[in-house]
Amino acid sequence: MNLNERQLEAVRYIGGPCLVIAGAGSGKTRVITSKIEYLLDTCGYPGYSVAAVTFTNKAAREMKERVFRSVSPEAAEGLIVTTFHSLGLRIIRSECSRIGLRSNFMLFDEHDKEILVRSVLGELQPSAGADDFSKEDVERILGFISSCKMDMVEPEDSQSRAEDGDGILCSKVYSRYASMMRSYGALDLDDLIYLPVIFFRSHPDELARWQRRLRYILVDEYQDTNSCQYELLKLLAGERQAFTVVGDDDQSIYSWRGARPENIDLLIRDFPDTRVIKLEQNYRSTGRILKCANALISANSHTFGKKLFSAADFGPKVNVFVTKDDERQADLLSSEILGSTYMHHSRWKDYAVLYRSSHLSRIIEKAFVRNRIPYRISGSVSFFDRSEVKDFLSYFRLILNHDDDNAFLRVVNTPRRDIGAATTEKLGIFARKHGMSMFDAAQSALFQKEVGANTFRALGEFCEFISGRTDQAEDDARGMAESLADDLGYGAYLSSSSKNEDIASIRMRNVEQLVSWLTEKLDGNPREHLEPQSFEASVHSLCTRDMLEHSSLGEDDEELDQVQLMTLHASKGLEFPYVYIIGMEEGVLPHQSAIDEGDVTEERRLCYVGITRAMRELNLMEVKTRRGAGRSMRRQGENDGDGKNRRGSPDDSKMTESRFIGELPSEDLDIHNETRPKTEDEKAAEAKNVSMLLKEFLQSGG
DNA sequence: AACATAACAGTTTTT
DNA sequence: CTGTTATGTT
Repeated sequence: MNLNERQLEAVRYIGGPCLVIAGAGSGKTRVITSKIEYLLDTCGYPGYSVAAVTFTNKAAREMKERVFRSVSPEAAEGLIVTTFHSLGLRIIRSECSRIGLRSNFMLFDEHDKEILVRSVLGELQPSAGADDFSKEDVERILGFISSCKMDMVEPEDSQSRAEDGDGILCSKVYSRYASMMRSYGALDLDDLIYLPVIFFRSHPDELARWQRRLRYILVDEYQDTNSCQYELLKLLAGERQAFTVVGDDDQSIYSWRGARPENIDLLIRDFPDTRVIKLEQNYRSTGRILKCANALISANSHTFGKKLFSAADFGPKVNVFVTKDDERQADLLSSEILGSTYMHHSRWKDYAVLYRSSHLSRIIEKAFVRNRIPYRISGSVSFFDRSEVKDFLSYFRLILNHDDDNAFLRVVNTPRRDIGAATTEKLGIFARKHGMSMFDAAQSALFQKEVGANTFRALGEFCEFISGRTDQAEDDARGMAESLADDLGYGAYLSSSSKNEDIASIRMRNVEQLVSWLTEKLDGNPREHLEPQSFEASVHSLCTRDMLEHSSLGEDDEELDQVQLMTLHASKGLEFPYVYIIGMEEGVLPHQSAIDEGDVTEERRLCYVGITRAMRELNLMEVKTRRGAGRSMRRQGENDGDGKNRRGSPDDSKMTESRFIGELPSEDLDIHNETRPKTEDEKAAEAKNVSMLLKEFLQSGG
């Protein structure tokens, strides 16, 4: 199966912990899939005794596909190939009674969490109004809570992290947040890892059961593990220490999410017997691209020095395109890709446009539409993040469980029922005081005097509506789900709230898709061996597993011939013949926040990831001016002499070239600067290109 | 007290 | 483009 010596060693070594330092393009996914195959076919491990863990759903899906292509379904029976979070969910699902969690627990998304934190804040500081806390405040607190969980810090111990008054508040909110979550029977994403660790630490017998089941564990993208995930790995691996982790410290780009690249060093300290195997032969890129990548990354410090080499051609120079602004950049990008497809007879999907932040794709998109270039943006809004989907999930949740205050808050006034913020505020206070749910509070006679008659009537009608659906769901969940949109007048609500009727119908389709998803669970699907499930179980799996695993929709049309637009983060693990990295400017590629923090090493790795995606050709693009970028570093009077620039001159900031371009060997760069008059040589080269294009075009019989 | 309308600003990366 | 904020209206 064509593995090189190092790769083979990594596959065959199962005697103890194994750390594979795998440079970009060195075939690490192949090592993992081959190793699974080896364990199953050659070593006779039963499928259910092996788990391969990745970080993204995409990677998990890809790996599953590859493994099932080469291993028989019987041998792979029970094999686990999922994300860390899904594995955690699986553990929690099977242990929930022992964890002390209701079996119908729900996953809270960002929005749910925000609502909860706001309510906790209101409780902790009754004097302050709900609006005293901005979105940033809430996000900062949520960030604190999240990083605590990722570092295995329990609420009681989180005060030590709090240096100032703000931290003390965070810690207090964390405590209350945790107990509220518990009483709701709700989990956040961090809990999916955190809870199993806590559970296993205090239940050695249950841990032993899992250890007996999982005889071998493989972890991809190990450099992205956070402390909590590493802890889970250590616990599951136990005495046997039978695991392989594959990672690349130079591709650690998720430290903002708690990832600890130091876990690579920690592993060697914790498991001194670890066999370390380095994969340095790159099978992806040209020699020149690797030379640039190596040059760039050498500016960072390393514990495991490694130098990628390639047997491929040295390849063409790296192009650097300098344009006046991003609109011009988008046009140039379009024409470059158009020209290149003619020149190389390549397909759209051979091209990738990568960028630091997602909003940079907008201008490119517009240009691609103008120029009829088919494209696909990955990492756009996920299905479960759409407001109409969340509305319906909340309806289902509330119909299932009247005590679900978050669901209540989300839908009590959607569609409009004349129940606003003031009323829900009062409801919250009243419910807390009497220790009841908001749903019950809304119907309580005592609450009647708190609000006006109209409002109370609206609340009553709402609760009655929900109760009616609950009754209906008892014997006809399918019918209830299918008529819910009509009964709510949701279509009319969508038409009035979306500007465009087309958008309204797209949203309605999303709702219909969600409903049909639910009904398929209710009815079961013999073709896919799905047993019919209760309403409760169906909603539960929609709000946990499906939410987690169907994160980004539209990734199924992967095989369409389209130019790929994505963030640098999303590009990790992928490869493309032709890569364009746009926005190569200070403040954009080393992102401003990183510059402010005084540490751009992760940004450099991000750039490294982008560069190493390229197989044949790499193009970098930078602009001279950008609107509203960076902090108001506006300098008047520095506009070019030709009078007024049409596009708001005073607010355009001058951009400087990304330092990362300067870190590349200049002899490997081919600079195309539109903002400078062209030299005769450049003109000649361009003319040559045009004539080549023409020739190609004529030859292709056009 | 809730809503409609307009005006506005600002967008790091994601399970 | 979308979610948030300020204003006037019912």
